[in-house]
Amino acid sequence: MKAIPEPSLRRLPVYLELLRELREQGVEDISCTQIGERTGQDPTQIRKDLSHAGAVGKPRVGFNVAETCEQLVDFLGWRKNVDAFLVGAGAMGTALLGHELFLKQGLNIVAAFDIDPRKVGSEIHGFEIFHLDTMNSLARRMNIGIGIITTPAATAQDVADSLISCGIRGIWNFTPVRLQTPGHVIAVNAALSSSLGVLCSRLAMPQP
Amino acid sequence: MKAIPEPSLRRLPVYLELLRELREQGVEDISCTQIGERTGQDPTQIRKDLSHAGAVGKPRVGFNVAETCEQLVDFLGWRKNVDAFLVGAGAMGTALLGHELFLKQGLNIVAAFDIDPRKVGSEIHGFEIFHLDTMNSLARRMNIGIGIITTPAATAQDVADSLISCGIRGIWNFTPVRLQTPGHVIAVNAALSSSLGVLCSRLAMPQP
DNA sequence: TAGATTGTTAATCGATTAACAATC
DNA sequence: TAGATTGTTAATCGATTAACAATC
Repeated sequence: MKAIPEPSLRRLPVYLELLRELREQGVEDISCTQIGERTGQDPTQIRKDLSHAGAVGKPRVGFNVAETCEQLVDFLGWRKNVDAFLVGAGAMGTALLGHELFLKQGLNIVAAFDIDPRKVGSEIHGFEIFHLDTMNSLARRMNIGIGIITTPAATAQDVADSLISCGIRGIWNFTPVRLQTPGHVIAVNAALSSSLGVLCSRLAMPQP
Repeated sequence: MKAIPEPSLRRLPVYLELLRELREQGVEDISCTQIGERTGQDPTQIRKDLSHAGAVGKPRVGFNVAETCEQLVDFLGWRKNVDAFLVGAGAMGTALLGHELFLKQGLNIVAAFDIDPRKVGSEIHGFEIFHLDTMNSLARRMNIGIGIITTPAATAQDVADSLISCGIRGIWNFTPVRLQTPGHVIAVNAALSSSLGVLCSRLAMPQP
């Protein structure tokens, strides 16, 4: 089986969001054409994306909404929530701690860290903020899969190194830095500045 | 001149971040090979990306750091900050209000809105939260270019419609919904769930 | 000058789109 | 059955990579 192309992978959460909504509305089946109307994607592409993810439809009927949801949740690795540490309790870190939506997206933040003495010991959205120095010993008793970096860019690589020594296997990086990681650790950038760049540069372009 | 490919456009903010850092360190020139070492991109691709953005280098010397920064800032439309309204003062909205980094990225949030009576009238990171109903009349006296949507997914389209009637030209959408907009309004998704999906599904894959 | 690096043209690779047979 | 929709194979399109001449 060929690996799924990354653009394809990035579209799956969009389909899943729609399908979950339809499921709540009690819709049983949906065709790719209809998904396309609601997500702005080409129906053929949707069919290919879903097929990459292992979803199967029925000719003349379409895709079963509930089944396809389950299949996408599995494929995205969102079935069992992965425990995560968050480092950097600034504005962005605070937001993520309060973003209960991640529970639907495979992520379970279990602890947050900072080095600012004004933050350490305080509580944000129900999470106590620990000092970064205590991270390693805390990690020992847990099974932490993902590290989330919401520190200033300058310290991102150091934080990544600490997280890796804690045994995490994936990093979700909110800084614009490209992190150096060993081969077994996967780093993905949230790339907020990239999407903001796309928006601003399009606005700055002479209107077509 | 051919339009810049979107993947290329998304990489520019990454280069800019690095170049700004180098400029602070007093570095005068840098070659694409060196940029590649620091960002993980192929040097040839960097050369092409920079050329798309209108940056020019000198053979045997490389690209002037300061000049290239300025060129990228211009190309990305980050020279003059665009005034923005933010709708939805939940966890994510609160984060963005506190994320002073956007001032370096062309964005100037001028007001924030919500409908929750517990939030309206309060102050978050120095921004007073207004009721959504007052948005239209406030917009009249201002020149708002961008609307940021950090509401629950279910209300995203309604909010988008309101923002459009305020005369904004671009939407930065933090919900997983695909927004319907008229042709002259550009909508870009921050797509947090997409990057989280990429990370989780890679973690779930059998290790290569 | 010699040599490193750019800028650009051509070749490759991969993703998207189109076409169509299979099937419920 | 007839017809809508899937699944898949082939064709197209566009982005990435390689090759190399231009140039400081």
